[in-house]
Amino acid sequence: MTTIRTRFAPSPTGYLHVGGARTALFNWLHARHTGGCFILRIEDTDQARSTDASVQAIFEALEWLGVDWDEGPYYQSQRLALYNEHIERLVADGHAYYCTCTPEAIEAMREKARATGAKPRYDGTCRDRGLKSAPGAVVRFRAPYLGTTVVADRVKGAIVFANEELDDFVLRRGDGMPTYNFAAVVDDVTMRITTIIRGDDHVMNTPKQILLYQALGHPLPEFAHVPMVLGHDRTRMSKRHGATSVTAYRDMGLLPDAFINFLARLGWSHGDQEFFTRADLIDKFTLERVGKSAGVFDPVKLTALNADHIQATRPEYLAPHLRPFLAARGWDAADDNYLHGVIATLQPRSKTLDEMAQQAHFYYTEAIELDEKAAAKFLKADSLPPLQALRDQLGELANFDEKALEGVFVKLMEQFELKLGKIAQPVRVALTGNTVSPGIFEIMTILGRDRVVNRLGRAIAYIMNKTP
RNA sequence: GGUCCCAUCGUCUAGUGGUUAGGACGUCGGCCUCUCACGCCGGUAACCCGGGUUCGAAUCCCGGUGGGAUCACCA
Repeated sequence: MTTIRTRFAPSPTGYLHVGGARTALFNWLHARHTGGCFILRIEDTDQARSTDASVQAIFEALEWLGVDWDEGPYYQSQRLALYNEHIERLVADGHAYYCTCTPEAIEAMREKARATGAKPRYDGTCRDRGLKSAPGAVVRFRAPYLGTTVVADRVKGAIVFANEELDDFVLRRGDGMPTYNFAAVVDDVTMRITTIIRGDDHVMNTPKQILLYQALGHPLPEFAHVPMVLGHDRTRMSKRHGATSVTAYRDMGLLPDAFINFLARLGWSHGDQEFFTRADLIDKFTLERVGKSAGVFDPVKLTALNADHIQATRPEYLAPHLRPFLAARGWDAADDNYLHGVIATLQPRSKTLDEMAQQAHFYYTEAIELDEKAAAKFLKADSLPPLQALRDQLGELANFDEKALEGVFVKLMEQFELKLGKIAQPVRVALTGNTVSPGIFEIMTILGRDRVVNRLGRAIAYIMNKTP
């Protein structure tokens, strides 16, 4: 049994977008699931559009996703000699030929064809001229006029193409660079790729590539064309649909595992299961379960899934992911124990890490900013006695833990004949500056006695100051 | 326009001839409760249309319609 070899072959002409990430993920999952090999290849034959910054951006995004490769990265720009060898073979075998038609001439014949309602294709002017290599000459493939080429797709089934739809496409440009279809085939052949998993938008290229495999005398790999990722209006995702770059989601506070889970579930399913850990995905992913129809990228569902992952992840694993968001706000989260406590209280109420950091403000800011409405409603004269009593009793507490705190509050409730809510809200405002927060006993134990007493004192002063 | 692909709640999907068409997100109620969440309970909402095949079609076939992809010396 031959081992599975898959590859992700992005062109470095921008950041890694959501669709590309999913293609990478499916290739990676298929390799990991089968114990195969995942290869990264950079398709940088377009001199004008490829940039090193894009290459770095792709690495960065893949690293964040945790999609690691076993071989590569290979760069097509460094494999020119290899392509040229294959070109020469093809020309020698009669499968390809030199062509000196100018781009203008090609455009003219296309124009003419369109005018008469015919297919805009190369008319074969140089096909049988037996031209030799010349500066600026391109190399074209001698495509068959007759017959059909069928793609046996792992997800779409058999797709039949009439060869007359194809024309003598260019294999090597005038500047000596190979074109995509040619370079991809040579690479997939030499890298011994067994399974080509890629976006739906490549199906039309597949018959051309199959013809090349045949001309080169190589057996075909398996093809699996996965459906596209659409924007909310069901068209191909683009900037106007919101964030499309993978790193944008990292910066929004998504967990890589949640993002991967979401991407996988978009177009792939395993019964009714929605939540998958990374190991789950590797264990359960199969090409057979990939759907045929395109799916809309729904950021709301992504966020909901992220919330699930945040809840399911232990604080110590969340901490490193959260730290950058805390740091961005200028907060020092060096104390691990403290941070883990903070995270535990925020986990059930944060959909993203950014949200979590935002909600952590009172844990890391001593100068609490009182919300005007909250203060007006709860820091009033009538809440002064319980607050004072609470502050005094906290000082005498032997163990500053949730259980003891609860006891203090129960006593306070009896003493002042108040429901817990009547006492808790003023305390909450005193401690956090707002009316919304995790439970007050949790908050108090994490904050610790000193900070709590301090903030209580400030709230008391605030009330006394306001009401003469 | 040619070629190719696709079609189940608003969205992601389960479903492979017989189901009250299931789950999730969203949304709407309710419960829980120290606030907000979480959680729990319940409601809402779908088989694109038309023909066949069959005792019986969301499921199979054909035709429409709709959407998408692609038609380069880009990848």
